Amino acid sequence: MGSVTPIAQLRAAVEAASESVAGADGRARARPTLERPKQAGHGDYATNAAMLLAPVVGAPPRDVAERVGSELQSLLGEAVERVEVAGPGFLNLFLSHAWHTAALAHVLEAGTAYGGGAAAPAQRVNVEFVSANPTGPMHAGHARNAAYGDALARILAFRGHEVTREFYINDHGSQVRKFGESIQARARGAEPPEGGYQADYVRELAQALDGPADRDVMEVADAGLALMLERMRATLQAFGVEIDVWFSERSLHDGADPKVTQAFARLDELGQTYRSDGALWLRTSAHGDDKDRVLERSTGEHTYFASDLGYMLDKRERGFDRLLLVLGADHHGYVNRMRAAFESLGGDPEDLELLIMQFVHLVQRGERSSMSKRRGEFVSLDDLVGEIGVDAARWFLLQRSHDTTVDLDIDLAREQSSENPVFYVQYAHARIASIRAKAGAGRVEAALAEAGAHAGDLDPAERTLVKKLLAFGEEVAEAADRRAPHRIAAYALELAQTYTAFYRDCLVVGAEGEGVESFRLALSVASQRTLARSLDLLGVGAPDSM
RNA sequence: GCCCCCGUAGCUCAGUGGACAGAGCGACGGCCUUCUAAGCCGUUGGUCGCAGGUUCGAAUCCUGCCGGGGGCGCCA
Repeated sequence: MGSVTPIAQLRAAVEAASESVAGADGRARARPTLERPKQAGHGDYATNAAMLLAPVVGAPPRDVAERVGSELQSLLGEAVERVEVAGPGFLNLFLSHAWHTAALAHVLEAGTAYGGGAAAPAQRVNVEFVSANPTGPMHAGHARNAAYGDALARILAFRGHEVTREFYINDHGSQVRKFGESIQARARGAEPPEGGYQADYVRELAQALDGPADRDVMEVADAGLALMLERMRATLQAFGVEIDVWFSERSLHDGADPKVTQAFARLDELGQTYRSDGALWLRTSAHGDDKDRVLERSTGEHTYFASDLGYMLDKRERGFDRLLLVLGADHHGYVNRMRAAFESLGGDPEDLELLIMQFVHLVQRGERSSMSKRRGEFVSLDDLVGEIGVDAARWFLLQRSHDTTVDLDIDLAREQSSENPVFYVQYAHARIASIRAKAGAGRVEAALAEAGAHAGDLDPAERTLVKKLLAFGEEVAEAADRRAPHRIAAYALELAQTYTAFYRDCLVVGAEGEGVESFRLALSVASQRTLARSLDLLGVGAPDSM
């Protein structure tokens, strides 16, 4: 069971009541909301259906509300205690004891799958993220990109989509040679060449590699890239990120019939390219870009953009329904040309989503430091994790919307107290584990079987907690559909607060009254599972003890 | 000049048409014979940048302006 959620049932009832008052046509024209009112006196749920139907029916909103309300009352039967008309025509639903206990039973029956698996239609989604340049270490900006891309992938997968996590390796082009030259120069005790890589890690690479002073430059470059990539893989893994496909840019240029060449041929067929000044241009301006872009220089060399075309062609041929690209803030100038590139290859603009991450500022002792490489102040992803741990790093990077800049307070993130939100949420989870241990596994199992037997009046904290648990499915849907993992973080914090209020007001183990202890144990188990799932979707741990 | 993001409480930010705008931090004041005090409660605090418009209803949608950040190579 569990296919129809208690919320979905309420929605269906609102739809049916609307139809019976305004007809099928009227119902179709209104899309009523069903929301949890902020104010307690406004019931468990409220709908604006009557206000939307009023102009269709041609009657005052409150009159329509009376009619819809009485329909709702008879449709919902014993699930509802009363329906009130309020304000300009809101309908406030006050739900019964039976509805609340049945709702908890629904949550429990769904088990650990609760809240997921409902995407319609399910899509094959490619999420490309991080794609850090392998010629340098990853910094805190990449950490945000990694945390976001990974959490998004987790959420989309939980929602029921088929997800591939992909990392694009920039292992082609003149920068690779420069990288090799820089390592070699350091190995020989010299300065890197003009435009080369100056930073300390290059010196360290020169020592770690086998005899770079005397080998071929490209061999040195490749060995350097391989080592850097291996380190990135390890860093990401430690950060909780597993990449499914490591895609080499160079591979797009290799072989008898390189993908880039195939892309050129395809674009030519579609009439998207032309020759001018000896170069091959793509008509990106025909698809919203400021100007056309070069694919092949007059020298015969391919531009970086040529690789992008080959890469997109490859992704399209792999059959994804959606391509998501998680890009750093410094790449937003590429959005238009990437879109244009995708459309040039015949893609539907809706199937490519470019998600731009805004910057991260680290704040320590009230001082803000930037991630700017230019100023040489950037903190590596490894440093950040070493400083505050994976859980805090991921939480703090994920709790804000991706399109707003983040101030990451290092001191707060390290705080092992309730002032630190990630700690607070984990603590609530651990607290439930402690309660379960006190009750004993056998007692908990029995409680789950008789969760609906609560015979007394429900405490307001119990009612509130049931409704907070019910909201999880919609939160997951919103987080997935709007590419917004931060909603899960906000939800997790609210659920932890709601559980904590329940814990304060309602004794669990040893509670008096028929079925009360069982109900509260079951409610605790459902809360624990949902907290654990929320944290997992963010890639944050859910410890049983702290 | 053109383009993108942002402007909501002292600070960092939620809130993509509904009822008195929310959270965390900060500040101030309380709470340990009680399932984790690594905790809990309360108080404080806002012309939702500004001006128009659409709507029964706007932080939310539209237009203009102001302020902050970023991007605009036949580099990768």
